[in-house]
Amino acid sequence: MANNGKNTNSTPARITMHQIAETAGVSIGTVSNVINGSLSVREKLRQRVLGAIRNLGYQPNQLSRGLRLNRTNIIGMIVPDITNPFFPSVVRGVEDIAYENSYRLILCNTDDDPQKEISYLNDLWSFLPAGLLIIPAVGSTISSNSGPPMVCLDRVPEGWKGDVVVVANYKGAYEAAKHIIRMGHRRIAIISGPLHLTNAGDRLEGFRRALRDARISIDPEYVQKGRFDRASGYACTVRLLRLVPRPTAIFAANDLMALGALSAVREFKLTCPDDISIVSFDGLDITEFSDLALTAVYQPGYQLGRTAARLLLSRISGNEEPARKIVLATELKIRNSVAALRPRHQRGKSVPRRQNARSRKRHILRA
Amino acid sequence: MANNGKNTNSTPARITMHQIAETAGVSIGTVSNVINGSLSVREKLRQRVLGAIRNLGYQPNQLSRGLRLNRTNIIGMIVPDITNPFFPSVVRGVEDIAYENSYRLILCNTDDDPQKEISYLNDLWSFLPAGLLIIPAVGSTISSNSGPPMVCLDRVPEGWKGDVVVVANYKGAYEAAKHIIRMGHRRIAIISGPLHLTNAGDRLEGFRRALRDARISIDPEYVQKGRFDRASGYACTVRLLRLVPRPTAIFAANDLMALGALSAVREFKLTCPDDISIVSFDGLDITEFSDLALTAVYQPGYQLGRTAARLLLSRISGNEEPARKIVLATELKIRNSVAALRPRHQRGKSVPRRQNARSRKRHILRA
DNA sequence: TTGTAAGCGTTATCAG
DNA sequence: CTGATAACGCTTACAA
Repeated sequence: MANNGKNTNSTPARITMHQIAETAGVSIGTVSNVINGSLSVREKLRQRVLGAIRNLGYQPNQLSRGLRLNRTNIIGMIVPDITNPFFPSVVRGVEDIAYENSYRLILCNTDDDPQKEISYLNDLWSFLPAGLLIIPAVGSTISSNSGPPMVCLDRVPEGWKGDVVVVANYKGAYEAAKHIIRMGHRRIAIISGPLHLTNAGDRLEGFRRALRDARISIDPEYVQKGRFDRASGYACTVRLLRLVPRPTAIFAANDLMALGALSAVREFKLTCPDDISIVSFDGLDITEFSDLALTAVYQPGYQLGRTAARLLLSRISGNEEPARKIVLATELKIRNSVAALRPRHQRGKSVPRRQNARSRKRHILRA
Repeated sequence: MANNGKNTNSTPARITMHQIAETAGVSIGTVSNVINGSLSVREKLRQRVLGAIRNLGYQPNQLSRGLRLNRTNIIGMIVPDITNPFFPSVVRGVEDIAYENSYRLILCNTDDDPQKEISYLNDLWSFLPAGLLIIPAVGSTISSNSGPPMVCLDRVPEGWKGDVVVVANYKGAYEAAKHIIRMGHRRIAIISGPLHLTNAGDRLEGFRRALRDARISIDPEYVQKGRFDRASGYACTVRLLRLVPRPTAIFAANDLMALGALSAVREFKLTCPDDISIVSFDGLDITEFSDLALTAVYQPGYQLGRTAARLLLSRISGNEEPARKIVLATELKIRNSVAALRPRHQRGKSVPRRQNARSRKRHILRA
């Protein structure tokens, strides 16, 4: 009765161990032993079983297997939004490692909604996953409780005690700011991410530190808080460009916000880097192919995924070490969104310069 | 023995229906009936059961459920490479629909390798998925056999008889070419995708047709075959730029190749759109924020995912109509990578013009 | 309306 | 070394 609609879709009788056992003329237990190598089996029988498996194209049912073992070969992965261009490479890194070790990935998007995160977490549990990989949502409240091993990536939820893999946000931002300073800028603004996110916080701190080390003070208005998306990058930049004096350089805490900043700059009829320099964080390869290639702190997303997946797998296979925090190095990639600035009193001194084709043209024009 | 390493990770005794039954003082069958509404249950008992479920935080085990029903709430999704920036929005569209209907997504990357595709297909089967959503690999040999419902997206494998959701590749390319022609170009080249891919083939055909309709002949050398990635876009463009006469406009069959084309153009010390116009296909939002926003045929990736997921769900719930082919409309988004071209004999006539800030500057300079 | 029990496909224990 | 069998957690037919 409740069955009527279902016959339609039921897979047409998959091959089971029983059929393998039957065609190989052995018992079902023996088949299992052959497959899992749990007990040794006489070579002759082994071959018969293997043959039957090949002939019938048998694939063990992962559900019954998982049910029995109380654990599947599924890795649950939770990301804020696969549509954010930084995450796909992370996911890909995870998937590659998972695949090599014959784990499969269930992917969930939380939209940075802690509610949705919890809900996903719960129903991932009901698949008895081997482990969980989580890029926490903005206000995430997860904790490592009991349950399958979990590793957090990219961001660290408040109060999180478990394993973590992140990039060197503080140091990366520090280098970025130092580069801007070295290029002669003094009026330097930052568009940070949401500060409840550890990575956003660390980037802001690294930035501040570099300015402090160079004895440059920061006008509080030069610190704008964005949300890691284009719209907020745009809005923050509009506010910055209206300031007097206007900053000569902006550090955007991710590429999406830098792209938004670029739109604002264009809308103000200014050009980057001639009128305003921009350095961003992420270094998505897509930002290097536009006419104006962004100078950026590159973070190795794919490696981030691989590393986290490896750590998780080691936990899955019983690694009981205390929780680790792995920090991946970033790299400042100098392209052409930063121009050298020569303050009046320094004219004539040699200062490193970087220009793109266009700014060169304009200088010729002025000459 | 084989157990020693496993206790480590076993989830600490999840709550089961038995415990719910026990604490609610009913039988296990009744609990099931409450949860699934399969049989009506006296209100008082119902409340007791619901209470117990809430209190203990019970989540039904999806494995045993799936095992029993011979079908899970998993949707398997196979994509060539989540790292290709067109796919994340498709995946996201799928995931949103799946989530709303309480299905979960297992994601697999084939790297356009038909081998890997088959292997994934097989082991997705062993999870008894409710359905499969597939963006076929380049040489895909899949067929709709028996098994759970399958829907193909974006590309149609050769000989595929099942459901399909694609965008209007032919028409989109036709419009793109028409736009280029309308802007006065006659020497128009195309960088196509791999032609075993239906979408690549259709785009090429649409392009050819537009030129034929305008009585413009195509130098065979103006037709370059890329692989939908940046590197091939770059290589094809290098070949095109060396041609004499050089094309004045290029239609790139996707954004990634257009980005590669842009690099090549820059390397030849040419500028787009002044020296060469470019139109591409995809319209990823990331291409509109660079200084040079790409004029492109926008394809609705997110909608593609949603539509395919909806179709799949309808199949899952028993829709037995003959296989459908759904074609989603594209939209030409005119930005500023195409300049109007005035052939000598037309100087003085009015021709629609589009320029970006830079080309305007250069004209001032010349004046 | 409710309880009981069979069975989904595995793995693992225990006899033989 | 091999075969029979219990158990994993759930749904559902059937009996009460």
